[in-house]
Amino acid sequence: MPKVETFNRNQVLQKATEVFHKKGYNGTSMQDLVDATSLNRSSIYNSFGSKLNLFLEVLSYYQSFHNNNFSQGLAQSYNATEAIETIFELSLTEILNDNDRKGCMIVNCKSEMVNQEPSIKSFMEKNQDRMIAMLEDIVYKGQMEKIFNQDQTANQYALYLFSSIQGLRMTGILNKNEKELRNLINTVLKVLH
Amino acid sequence: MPKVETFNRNQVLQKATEVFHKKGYNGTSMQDLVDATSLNRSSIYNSFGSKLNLFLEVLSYYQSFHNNNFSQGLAQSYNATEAIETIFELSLTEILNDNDRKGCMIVNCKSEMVNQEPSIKSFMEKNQDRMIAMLEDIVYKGQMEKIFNQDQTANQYALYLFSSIQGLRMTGILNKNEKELRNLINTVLKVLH
DNA sequence: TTCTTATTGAAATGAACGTTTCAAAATTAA
DNA sequence: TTAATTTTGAAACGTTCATTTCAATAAGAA
Repeated sequence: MPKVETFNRNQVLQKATEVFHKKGYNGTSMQDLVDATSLNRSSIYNSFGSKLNLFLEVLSYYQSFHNNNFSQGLAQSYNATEAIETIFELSLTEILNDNDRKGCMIVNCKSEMVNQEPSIKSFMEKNQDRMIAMLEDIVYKGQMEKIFNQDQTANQYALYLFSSIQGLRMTGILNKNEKELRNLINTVLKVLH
Repeated sequence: MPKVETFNRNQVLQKATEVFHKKGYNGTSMQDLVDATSLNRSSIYNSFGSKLNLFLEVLSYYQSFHNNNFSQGLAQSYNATEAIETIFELSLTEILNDNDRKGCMIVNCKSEMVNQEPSIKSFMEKNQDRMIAMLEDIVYKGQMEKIFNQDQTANQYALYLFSSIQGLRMTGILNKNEKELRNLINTVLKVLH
């Protein structure tokens, strides 16, 4: 019967992601989003409800983009060491390509909104659970393969790695020296062996 | 001759710090600051010039508060191990006392504003230099005392520790389990020995 | 064609934004 | 007391904010 949604939703999310990533949630205005998406103001509200709701979709979009990268990288890893290195390598690549010094949108959003917006807090809790589960899985396999030591449980190492990734993303905002960053990553991973 | 500034500047900065810390720069309105400081709107502009300028003073105030804590803690340390532990212990204490899940204001501001505001970028560069110099100094002493290994230079370890602290502060926003965090810190420091 | 629904454009909403203005009140040194 | 200067209160500045409204247009299904 009806006319159907004509614009490409993913394309719009992509554009909105760029703006939110660059300016943060509070720094982004509805006008910024209208300009970036070339979508009508009313269409944005029709399709996404509100600025916050659009932002939540953007977060999920950004998250699933990273998850896909992880999955793809992990599928190509031969063992736990390579798997962990893949994770850090992806972060490093993003840092080195991020000429605007935007950092990781999820880390940024965590620091901006967790204490202000319950829906964001809940998103971040799930994101942490997911990340730690993934890391724990890799570490556990590495410990079974006797590649990683058992000084700590896989879960404890997972939290350590999760924290280290966040630190790396924060450090990478100002420091883009590849050699220094690679050395930093090596130091982080040394404790596992 | 004239009437003299009557309000306590540090007290005003303290109040302004609380608001900015809780809501971030973009999330804080001038009205919020008027309410928090009980200072007149015009007095704020008379005394601080602009919102951004007040924020820069707040950042310095917050930074020097932490520097004092560091200096005080370091003065009581007997060796490099204790010195480093003191630094991380201070972060841990802040995390556990931060019931609002605000995180570290400097980390938050770095993620919110470095790519938007040159004066903030410059502040953060100096902050990083200062932190790394302090950490490098401690590590170097530890290496001289043969307490820390020499697998990496003091400067390399300093960047690693700086990154780890930022990661810890980000992790501490959602995770307040003291046992887990202490374990995380131990894992971070293990590589030094 | 007709019905149904989506998109568009443009304007308007009222509230909040950071900042300015200015006269009145307060305070202190001369 | 007088002169100089800061603080205060309150209002106003023009702009931008997120959101709503609504009539006009477009398009696929019946």
